[in-house]
Amino acid sequence: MKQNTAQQILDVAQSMVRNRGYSAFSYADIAKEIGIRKASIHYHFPSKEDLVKELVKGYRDILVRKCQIIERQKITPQEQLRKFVSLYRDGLQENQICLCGMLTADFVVLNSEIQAELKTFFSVTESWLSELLKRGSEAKAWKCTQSYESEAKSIIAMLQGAQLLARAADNSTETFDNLTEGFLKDKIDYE
Amino acid sequence: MKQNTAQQILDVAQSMVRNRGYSAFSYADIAKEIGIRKASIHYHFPSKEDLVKELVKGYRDILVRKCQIIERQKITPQEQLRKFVSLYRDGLQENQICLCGMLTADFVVLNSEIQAELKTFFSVTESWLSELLKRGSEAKAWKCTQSYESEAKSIIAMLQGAQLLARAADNSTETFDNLTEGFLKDKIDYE
DNA sequence: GTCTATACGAGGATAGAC
DNA sequence: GTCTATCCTCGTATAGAC
Repeated sequence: MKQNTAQQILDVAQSMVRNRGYSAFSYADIAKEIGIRKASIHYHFPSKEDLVKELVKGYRDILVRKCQIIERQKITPQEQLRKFVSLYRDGLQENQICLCGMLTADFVVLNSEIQAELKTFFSVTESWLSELLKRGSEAKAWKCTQSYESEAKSIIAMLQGAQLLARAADNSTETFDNLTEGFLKDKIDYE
Repeated sequence: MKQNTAQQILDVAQSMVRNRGYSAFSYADIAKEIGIRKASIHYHFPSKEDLVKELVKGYRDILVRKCQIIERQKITPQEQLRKFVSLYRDGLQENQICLCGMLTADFVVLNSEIQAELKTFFSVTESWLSELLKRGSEAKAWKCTQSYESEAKSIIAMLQGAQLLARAADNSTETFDNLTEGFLKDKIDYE
């Protein structure tokens, strides 16, 4: 049950960033939550930017892994797209949006290393989604009117925006579902 | 040329919030920018939350006015939609996204009064866009597959998401245009 | 209305003991 | 690895003079 401190810190920090953003969480907050002292966090992550950089890296790795799992499942492209969309659903009920979506809002506040990590995150996501769109298109699951890359970018933009709008609604998950359902119906020949 | 201090404060603050978010700007920043002291800002806006609340209200009023102007122009629904979309383009090159999009990322950090103002902002925007979609639909300018309200929400989500992704790109305006062009082509029978 | 002065806590970070 | 102690700066906010 007991995991190492560094990972605990990362977990709590991720949750806080996704919840409040970069500037509104502190080492003191994390320390209190875990039950250690601020100085201990500095031992594992010397600066706040070190911590957040690791956060983004880890988040990206996990997303890649989740995408691989979807990719390997023997299901239709439609179902794969649906599963991809539902990745953006997790955490929403706890007011957590995509870590990288949130940090992109804070983009100008972050150092260039973190900015680069964020760009990589979106680039990786877009590539994966492009491939899925291509597979689905070749399998006649749907038709893409623009390039796969453009369509992928649009879908990601829609997902990020849906997460954002969902926050401002009382029923975040429901709002998110409504928004994405509509677009899935348009995009894929769903059902 | 010289405008009153309260308005100057609002202008600078708006720019800063749209740039950095709620938690990453301070009265000291504004004071330095305008060339007054922090205490003077507190005279006009006792607390930071008072200031931001006024910010949202003013932003909403201006948006409503801009929409009215679009509405009254004797142009096709397609052109009106296009003009609406281009409202979200302004400020992008200075790394400024929609004030309310940014504050929605900071949603959980804000008090309930500001949260309510944000909800009103989106509600007002959605209503206006719904009406436009309805007019366009009746004029056979386009077809809506879902309810006007749902379509309106989707478009706004897309716009907010496009603004967000544009930030993380080196060429923000171009990225925004690509994203929105694609969707305009899908949505309306554009050219 | 704007200023100086100031209170007070929070935030990020480091030194050094254990 | 984690702690205590501490530094120093910044952020929000107020009191009171001009």
